[in-house]
Amino acid sequence: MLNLKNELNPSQLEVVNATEGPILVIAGAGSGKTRVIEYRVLTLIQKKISPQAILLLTFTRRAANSMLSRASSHEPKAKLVEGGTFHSFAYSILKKHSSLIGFDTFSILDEDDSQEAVGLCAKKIGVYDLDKKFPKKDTLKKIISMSINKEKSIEEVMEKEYPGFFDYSSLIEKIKNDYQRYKIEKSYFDFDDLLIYLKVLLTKREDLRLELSRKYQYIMVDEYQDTNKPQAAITYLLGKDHTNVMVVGDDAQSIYGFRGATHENIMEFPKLFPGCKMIKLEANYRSHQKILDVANAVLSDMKNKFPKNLVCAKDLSGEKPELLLFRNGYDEAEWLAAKIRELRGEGVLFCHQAVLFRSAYVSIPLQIELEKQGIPFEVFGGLKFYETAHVKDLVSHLKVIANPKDELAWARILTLLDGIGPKTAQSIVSKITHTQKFDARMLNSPEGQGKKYERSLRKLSDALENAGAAEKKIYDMFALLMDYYYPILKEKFDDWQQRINDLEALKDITGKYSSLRDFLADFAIDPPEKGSRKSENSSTEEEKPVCLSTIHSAKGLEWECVYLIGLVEGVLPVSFSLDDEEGIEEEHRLFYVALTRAKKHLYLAVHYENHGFSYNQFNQISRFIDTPEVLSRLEQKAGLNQYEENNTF
DNA sequence: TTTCGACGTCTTTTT
DNA sequence: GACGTCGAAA
Repeated sequence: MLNLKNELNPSQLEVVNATEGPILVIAGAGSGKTRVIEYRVLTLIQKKISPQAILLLTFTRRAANSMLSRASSHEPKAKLVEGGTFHSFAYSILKKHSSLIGFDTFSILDEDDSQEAVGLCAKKIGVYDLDKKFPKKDTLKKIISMSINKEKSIEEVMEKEYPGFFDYSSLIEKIKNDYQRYKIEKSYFDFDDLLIYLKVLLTKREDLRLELSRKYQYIMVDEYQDTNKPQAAITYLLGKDHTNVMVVGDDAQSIYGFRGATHENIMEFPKLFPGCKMIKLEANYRSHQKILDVANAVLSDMKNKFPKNLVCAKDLSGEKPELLLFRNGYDEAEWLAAKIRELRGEGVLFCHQAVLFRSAYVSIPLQIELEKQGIPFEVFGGLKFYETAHVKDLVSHLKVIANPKDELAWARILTLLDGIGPKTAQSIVSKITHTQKFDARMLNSPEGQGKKYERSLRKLSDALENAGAAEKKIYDMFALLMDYYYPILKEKFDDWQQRINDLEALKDITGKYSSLRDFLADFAIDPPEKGSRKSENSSTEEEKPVCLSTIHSAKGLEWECVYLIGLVEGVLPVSFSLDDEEGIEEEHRLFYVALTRAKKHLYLAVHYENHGFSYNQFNQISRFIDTPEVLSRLEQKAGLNQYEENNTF
C-alpha cells in the first residue's frame, strides 16, 4: 500500500486528494506533475472508482503514452483507465457514432493529404491562373487550420498571421468552404474535423453528451497550455455536469501556438468552472540549483507570465551549466561524441543522455559523427518514417482497398505508373469513384486501350484484386502489395535498400491489426513510434541509444545529461519568428523547456560558422543566452580546436 | 500530357 | 541545400 504522505509534498498531496470538483494545477517544469497524475489515478482507484470512469487526455502522443504507462506501473487496474490524445479519443467516439453526424464511415486525412485536398480546391477556382503569388497549398491549409483551431474568421487570422496576404482573405474563405464541402462529399475527416465533429456531436446530441459525461466521472487533462479552443470546449462539455475536472499546465511551457494552442485556456478555466481550486507546484525535483538558476534567468526575461520561480526541492549540488563555443558543426559534433563517451565511461548510460535542437536538420552533422563512432542513437521529431514517400505509397494501396472512393489515394498510386500524370490519373479516378463497389477490372476498361500504361494498369489491378480478396490478413495483403510495389520502389529511389527496411518494419506492425480500417486510422492519428530512425549499430550493442530529439518532442521528458545545440540566431529563435513578438516569445519558451529537461549536466553548444547556404554569414549567439543575467550563470568554455577569444560573439 | 531541367523560395514544431 | 514549382521539349 502506498503511503502518499511520504511520497508527496503538501501541494502535491493537496492535488491528489482533491478528487472532487474542478482544479487548475499550475505545474512548473520538473515539479512532479506526472507523478501527481499517477497518484491521483491510484487514489481514485483506491476509492473504488472504476478505472473506466477516469479519462486522461493530453495533446501529444508521447505525453499520453507516458501518462498511461506510469499510472499502470503500480496498479494493474490503472491500465483500464481510458485516455490518449484528444484526437484519438475523438476518433474512438466518432467511429461509434458516425451515423449521428451523417456518415457511414470516414477516412482520415493526414496532414499531407489535407494539403493536397486544399490545393485541389484552390486550383479548381483558378486562383493561380490570375496570380502566381497566391499562397501555396501548405500555407492555405495552415491558415484554414488556424482559423478553426482558434475559432477565428479567416480575416482575423490573415490580419494577424499573414498581413501581407490580407487581400486574399475572401478567396481563402471560399477555399475553406469548398474544402469543407469536398471533405463531406468524400467522407474525409482531417485532424481538425475529429475535434470539431466531436464538439458538434456533444453540443447537438444532449443524450450522447450525458451518456459520456456519466461514463467519464473523472477527467484529467495534461499539458493544458497546449490545448486549443475546440479541445477546451470538449473538456467543458464532458465535464460541466459533474465538474470533476483537473487540468494541469504551465504557461511558461506553451510551445504549440503554431497549431492554434492558446494558454488563454489556462486563464479561462476558472471562468468555465467557477469555484475551481488553483494549486501551484513550484518545487523542482528534477534539476540541481545551478541549472535552475539559468532557467529562472531565462524565465525572468519572458513577458506575460504567471510569476514563477523554480526552487530546487532536493538538496542537489552540481556544476554550473557550460556554454561551449565551436568553429563549426563538425567540431561541435566531434566534441559531443567524445563527451557522450566520456560520460558513458563515468556511468551515465547512453539512454540518459539527450541532444536537443530546435529543428531536425541541425542534428545531421552529429548523426554522421555518432554513426562513424558507433555510438547508438535514436532520432525523434523531424521527418517521420510514416511520412516518407515510400511508406505513403504503399499505404495508399491499402487505402483504396479499404475505401475505393478515396480519390487522393487513387491519384497517388496511379501517378506512380509510367506515363500517368495528374490528368490521366484524374480521368481514371473519376471512372472508378462513380461506382460504389470497387472492381479492380475497372482499371482495364477505360479509353486507355493500347496506351503504353495499359500493361502497368493491368498489373496494378491484379495486385489490388489479389490483395483485396476477402478474408485476407492485413499482413498478407501488405506482403502482396510489397511484391507489387518493389519494382516501382527500386526505379524511383536510389536508396531503396534502406526503404525496404522501413516497409518490412511496417509490415510487422500490421500483424497486430485485424481490421484494415483500424490500422489506417491508427496510422494517421497514432502512427507507430517504432519507425523512428535508429542508427545501424544500435543492434550490435544492446545498450539503449542516446536520444536526439527536437525540443518539441522532448517536452515532458528528462535526462541526466542534456546537450542543446544550434543555439544561434536564426535557429533558436528560428528566423521566420523574428518579425512577430509572439513568435519570439514562443521560441523563448521553447528554450526554457529545453533547459529544464536536464537533471545533472547541461551543455549549451554554439558554433560560429554558418551551415553553408547563406554565404559568408557568421552565426550570432542566440539572444536568449546573450544577456548578462543568463551569461553570468554559465561557465564559458572554448570547444574543440582552441576556439579563440577574438571571435565575434 | 508527361517529364525533365532551371529557377526561385524557403528553410519548423505536431495531431 | 533541398524542395517545389514553372516552363519547355518529347
